[in-house]
Amino acid sequence: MPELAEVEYYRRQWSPGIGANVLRVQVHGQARVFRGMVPESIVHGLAGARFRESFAHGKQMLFGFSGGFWLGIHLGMSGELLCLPPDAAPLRHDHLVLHQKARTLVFRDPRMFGRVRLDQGRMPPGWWRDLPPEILSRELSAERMTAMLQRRAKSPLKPLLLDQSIFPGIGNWMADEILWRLRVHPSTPAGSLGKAAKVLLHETVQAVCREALKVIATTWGRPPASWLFPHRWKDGGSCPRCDAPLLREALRGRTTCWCPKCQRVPR
DNA sequence: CATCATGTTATAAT
DNA sequence: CATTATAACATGAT
Repeated sequence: MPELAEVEYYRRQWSPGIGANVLRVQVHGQARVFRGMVPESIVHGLAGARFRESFAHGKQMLFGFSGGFWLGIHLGMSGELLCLPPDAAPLRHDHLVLHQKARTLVFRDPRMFGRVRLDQGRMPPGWWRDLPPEILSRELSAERMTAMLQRRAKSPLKPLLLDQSIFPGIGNWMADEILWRLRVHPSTPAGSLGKAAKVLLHETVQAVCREALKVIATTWGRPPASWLFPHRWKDGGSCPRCDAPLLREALRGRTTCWCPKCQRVPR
């Protein structure tokens, strides 16, 4: 489910627990989400620790605890974070459960493509520091993005937008939304955009992120019918701009939706 | 029963 | 070596 804006929404779900201690930790130790970890080490590290702070960066989240513990969570395809009453009993897919006095913080993930990890240290762990510049940061400038596009000049734009090392947090629906706004066909080679079009891409990527955060991050609102978003999920939708029937087709293994009239085929 | 899913990664093939 | 295709992961919805 989660892309940048949804991840931010889920991060905030745990915020009521900031400042409070974790009394007890429950894990489904065999769950795939703990791959590469010893699940018991998470239990031992977080039991008794105080939940201090949280961050989101693209699709990654980091939760800071006393004792120098850093809990990293990626939601994969079906992960979610919930804040439940203190007496809540974990369900089948609740792989990590942090019990606090006044609430229960839950990481739930049926498909288990998500990932949980724990590091310890005074500063955030290396994998977190090594993440690429955030899309809405000054560091990801139009110049930098242009250089990235030029370096991958032959790549179609759609799969490029899904590259987390360039566009951290962009997922399948946001990529389609960006290209639709730009009126650019998803197969367009990145290098075929002119300089002005590259700058426009930079602006549109940022605008879609900003607006998605505004709509989704606090209330899980759904983008309005003027976006491609509500029309792209099933066959039979039509373009909210020109009413032409939308196309849906796999590109590099991911379903891609576009308007054949607004987004012209390259070449 | 078959197909598909807002993600990532390993491996094969080109 | 760089790029692309495919499968795999595990479960639920349609």
